[in-house]
Amino acid sequence: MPGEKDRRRSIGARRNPATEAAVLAAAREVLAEAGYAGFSVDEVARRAGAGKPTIYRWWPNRADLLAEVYFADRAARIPEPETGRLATDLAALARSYLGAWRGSPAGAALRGLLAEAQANEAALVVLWERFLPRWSEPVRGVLGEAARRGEVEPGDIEMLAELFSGFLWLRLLTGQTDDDRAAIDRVARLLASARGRKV
Amino acid sequence: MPGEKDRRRSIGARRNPATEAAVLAAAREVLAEAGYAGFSVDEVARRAGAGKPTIYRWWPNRADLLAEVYFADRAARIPEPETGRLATDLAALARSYLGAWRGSPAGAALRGLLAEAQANEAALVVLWERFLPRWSEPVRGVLGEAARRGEVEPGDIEMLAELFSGFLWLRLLTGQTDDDRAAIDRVARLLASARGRKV
DNA sequence: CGCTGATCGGAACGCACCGTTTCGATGCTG
DNA sequence: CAGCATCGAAACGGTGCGTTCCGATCAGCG
Repeated sequence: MPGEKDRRRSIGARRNPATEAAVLAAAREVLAEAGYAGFSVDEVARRAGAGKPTIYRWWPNRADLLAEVYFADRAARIPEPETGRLATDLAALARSYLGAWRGSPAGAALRGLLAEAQANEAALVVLWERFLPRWSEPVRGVLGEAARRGEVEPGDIEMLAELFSGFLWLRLLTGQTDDDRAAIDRVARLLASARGRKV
Repeated sequence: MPGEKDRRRSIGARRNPATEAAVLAAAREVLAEAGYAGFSVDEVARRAGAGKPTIYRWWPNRADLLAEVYFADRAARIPEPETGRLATDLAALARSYLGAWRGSPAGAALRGLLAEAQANEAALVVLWERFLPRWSEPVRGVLGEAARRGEVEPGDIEMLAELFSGFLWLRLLTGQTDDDRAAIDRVARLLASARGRKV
């Protein structure tokens, strides 16, 4: 009876792209419906109609999978604002991040990735090597532009990026991803006016 | 043979303070030796010579236990610096927090508390109601003093506290609790010079 | 004085998940 | 055509969660 739903199987001695897509889609679904609390490899495998060994073959850590889900999400691709003023750029950037976290599984994925990194050494490595550099690109981009305009001391870029990232993460981790424009604008102005040179 | 180690038991219809102390001490030990990765209620119960139901009776969540361990730690009681200059106060405060996290189980406890809050609704409530207000007291104290001296706009206190906390937490969560004086000083000067008033 | 009732440690429960192993079937690749 | 990496399924041992039962303990109350 060939009317039955086709089961995905091996396509030979190479990775099956359909399986890869199904796993990522399933992971995304689980995060969207149940958040990180409902995220488990078993559940993802069930939904994807995939075997657990298949998942572990390609994503050795849960953190690996979470990081890939994060960036696979279109909403998580943050546009780099260019208004010519640091305060407004930072505010727009913050609203983009928080909005993406609110409206897509990316927020749950990052919450999970950070949680994972607190108990799992390998997850911390993923966070450092795979996630952080790519994630913070827009932040460093905006600050770099501001430095070229002279709005920011080049030596301040790194710590400003850390302060900005810390603010966003704190909001995410404490469940405050709402669009709090007053707070965001104030933080953006604070950072744009800050100077770290020794006096 | 009364030479055997006395087993703790019920002392009647009231909480046994010896049990409470033994559980907190055991939790502290586990965190110190194995970090949050090795932290489990079963293990704490084993070490404390206590029953799991006893632990769950008094600490309904793992988060409850972690929060209490955090504050029970002497090292986690951060002195409030008073040098009369915001930048130096913030720097001293940051070094106190990071030093406490580095040298005591408090850091592991907070990492666990934050991780827990990402998957557990009840833990998020503990974080908000039990942990955050008490934890951020020194931060708000230093900023409040600075406001009274006129170094800080009162309307900026809240967001400066969030930026400062976010920075510390980011460092903790990414495993950077080392005493990076250059970075800490620069962050302190950045925050002390920031102004959020609308222009 | 004796009863009530909350507490204690211990043991075991059902459930869920982790990460791994084994299996037979599949179909490129050389 | 034969070798071999891949696939899904099933099951494994181990661990932890949060709960339930048990018998023993003893302060507080009538």
